[in-house]
Amino acid sequence: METKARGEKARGRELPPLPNVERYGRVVTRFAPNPDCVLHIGSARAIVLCYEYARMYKGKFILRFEDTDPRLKRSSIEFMDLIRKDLEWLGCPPDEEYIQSDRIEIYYEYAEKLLSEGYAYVCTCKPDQFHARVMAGEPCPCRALPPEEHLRRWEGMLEKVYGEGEAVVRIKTDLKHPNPAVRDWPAFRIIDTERYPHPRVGSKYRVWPLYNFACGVDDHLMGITHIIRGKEHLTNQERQIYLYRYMGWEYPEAIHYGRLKIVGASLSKSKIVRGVLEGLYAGWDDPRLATFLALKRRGIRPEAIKRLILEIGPRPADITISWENLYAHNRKIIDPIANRFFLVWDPVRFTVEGLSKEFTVRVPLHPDHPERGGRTFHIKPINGAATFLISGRDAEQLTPGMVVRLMELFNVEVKAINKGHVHTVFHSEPYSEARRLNATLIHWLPEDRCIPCRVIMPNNTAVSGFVEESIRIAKVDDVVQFERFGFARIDSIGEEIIAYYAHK
RNA sequence: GCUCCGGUAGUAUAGCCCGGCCAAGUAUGGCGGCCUCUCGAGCCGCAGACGCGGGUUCAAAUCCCGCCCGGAGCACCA
Repeated sequence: METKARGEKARGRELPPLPNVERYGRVVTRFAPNPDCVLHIGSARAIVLCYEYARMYKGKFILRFEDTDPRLKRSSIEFMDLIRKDLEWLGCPPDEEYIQSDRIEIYYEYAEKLLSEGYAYVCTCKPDQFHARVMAGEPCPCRALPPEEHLRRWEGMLEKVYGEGEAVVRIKTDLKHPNPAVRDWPAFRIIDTERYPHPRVGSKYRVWPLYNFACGVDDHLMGITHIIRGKEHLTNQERQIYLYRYMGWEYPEAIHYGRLKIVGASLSKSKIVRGVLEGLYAGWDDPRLATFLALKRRGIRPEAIKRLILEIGPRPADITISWENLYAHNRKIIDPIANRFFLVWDPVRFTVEGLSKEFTVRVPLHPDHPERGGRTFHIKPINGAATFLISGRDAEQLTPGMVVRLMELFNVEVKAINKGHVHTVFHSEPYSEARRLNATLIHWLPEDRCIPCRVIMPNNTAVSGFVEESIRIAKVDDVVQFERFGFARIDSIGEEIIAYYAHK
């Protein structure tokens, strides 16, 4: 019992079993994004669940780009590349990849089959007229026409007899279906690709499949056994089931998880894209965003996201996760590896007098791993005095007469605070004395041995200050802990150190 | 409005299908203490939840009905 609890804690929660796995030879899952934005934490649920389930059953995980809308939800090659990198970073690389714009002719084949068998028809009604009829549960005039006529109209769609919006292929369903949304849904429409060329195939095709058709056909053709997607697709399943019935296919198992939100972040792809394009955000990795690129830049490890998603699981309830949920997982991962450094922000000068010798102290890079080595500070007083920098927040707490300890160094008594310059006098050296006096512990930097540093916070504001010279042993991408400040990822090292704040 | 899906502590999750061992477990966050030369980590403890109302039953978080609340879909988007 106890060991089980411990094991779960270390490895994370186990996913509930997938339904009816024994009915399929091999579990196949897929992640099917429209490449019209980079990926964000909201996509993580689909990705991690699909990937982990595939792995759990030694199955296959497919990446399928659904780029079938050259006009409204334009995809781009840039996003396809970014998405591949996102998946790689997340640790969920696909076993196979497909792009729907390569498969248009496959969809045409099935369209023609359905048309000739009377399961689909080409509708030339005006959208509002069709809508009125369908709401009333009545067929439109096109529906009862013979298959030959529909095949001819289909040719017309392909051959530019019809213009954009003048004809659409519909799949016959049940005109009395309680949910009007599933009645005779559209499967293909015409897009003027001369005006709106597709980023990959240009104006090669003018008849494009809609989501339910392309997705439905592909899920079957690719042998998807378990569809894991958001429950906004619940009615799409109802629609696609008609297609499967006509084709004699068996609909895969489908799991619909609830909507995921994270407090304070917009997961709307269109808002993210617009914000970046308009310059509201610095880029796809702007720290205010919840994109994988932003999380990566802030030092959030992909494993933390994975654990969070595994913990959340596939249940259908809508949830709003708190950033703390993510941070807690991340902290467990980075705390043992992050080296410690002193960062002094909003610096205030701090002079100590009455020093009768030089001091050399070695502070461990990690308090729990002394074997990792330390950082060395030399304090060489001039005329018995030395000047340090401490954080403004700490300086504010000081009052004359107080004894404070400069961590790992010595204890001083505050004498005066003039114009933001703290004057103190040496009190004693041993740590035990600080404890006895219950002195506050503050961190510090020798004034003449420090490097300018800027920490970009999650709200994109910057905290400025100085960091100790030994930060130079850190490399870009390292996650460090600025003591009494928080964890941050080193973003660049130059005249100034730039870091991105992760969390406390 | 119509159709569908949900509702367990601040957040997340277990339990619900197969009623009792659930006066509801876990994680995180909060609070307190211990430890520690970080406001980190670790350890110990405390507080904190079954949306509401009926019903069935010896027994309901679990089954039934009604209500309330939240979300999604209702595109020639995905």
